[in-house]
Amino acid sequence: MPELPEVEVVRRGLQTHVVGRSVAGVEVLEPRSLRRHLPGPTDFVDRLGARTIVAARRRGKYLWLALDDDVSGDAVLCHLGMSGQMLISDADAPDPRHLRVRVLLDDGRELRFCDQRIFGGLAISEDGAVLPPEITHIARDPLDVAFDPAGFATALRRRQTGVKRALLDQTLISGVGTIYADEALWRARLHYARNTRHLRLREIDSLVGHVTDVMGEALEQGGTSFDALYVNVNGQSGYFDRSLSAYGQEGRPCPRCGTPIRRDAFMNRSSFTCPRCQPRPRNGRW
DNA sequence: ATGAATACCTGAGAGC
DNA sequence: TGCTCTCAGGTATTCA
Repeated sequence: MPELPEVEVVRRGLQTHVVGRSVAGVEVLEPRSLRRHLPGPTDFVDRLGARTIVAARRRGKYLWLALDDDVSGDAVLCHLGMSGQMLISDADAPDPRHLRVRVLLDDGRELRFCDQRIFGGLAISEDGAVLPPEITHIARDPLDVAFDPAGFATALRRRQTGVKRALLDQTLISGVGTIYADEALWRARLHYARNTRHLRLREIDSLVGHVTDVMGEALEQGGTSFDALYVNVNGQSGYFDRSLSAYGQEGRPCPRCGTPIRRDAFMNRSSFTCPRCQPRPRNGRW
């Protein structure tokens, strides 16, 4: 599941291998991967043809390729969803199983968007080179130099909701998914149901620090594992085999205290906590 | 304002 | 073996 570190690994790969290249052709194999491009696949192909890719940028889990601005500062906006990959391949390499969109480049290679579950997708973002208007509601992420921890703390305490719910709300802080939310909450010894309104400032500081740390560590690990022609990580390689303390560890001992990690139903999914290190709040206030 | 439910998807794995 | 069911999860949208 690509969260911020995985998307950043992809962005860096695109920066190295795709920026500076021009588009020599586009083939859409699965129109559903373009469903967020409302004018449709034909328009997508037309608008992308012959453009030059000038930058690879990211905010949270979104990334975009800025296009040359002779005409306008458009961009190809991309979300990997649950299973998306961006692969760089020689044109004669066999098509991978879940290839959805092929972009031929002027160096004879191809940028291939692959996505098993089709939760992700591509779209042309008009005037989106600097920041696509489609994602202005997405907050800055903790790896953004302009991320404002004090502003986040203020916004968090204005909410009245569970702290994990808030961490997953991309309008408050972006890039955090369920894996890193559980890991950061475990490190900060906070239960996911703690009320944001009543968090202490030092608890928020600690949480933000751990969110930043855990994603930074994952990025370092992910960054070591991709080779020149494989721009992605996508869970299987790189970070995913690193040791997780809480996420997915139901029944295994907490690395800190040995108490078995517990799994609760949460937002139609799961939440993993150490019942001893992360005690459940007794009431709505605490 | 908040959150709950739902739609969007495939395929691995479980259970029968 | 083959069927059906559950689960996994991010985001947008709609409804309460």
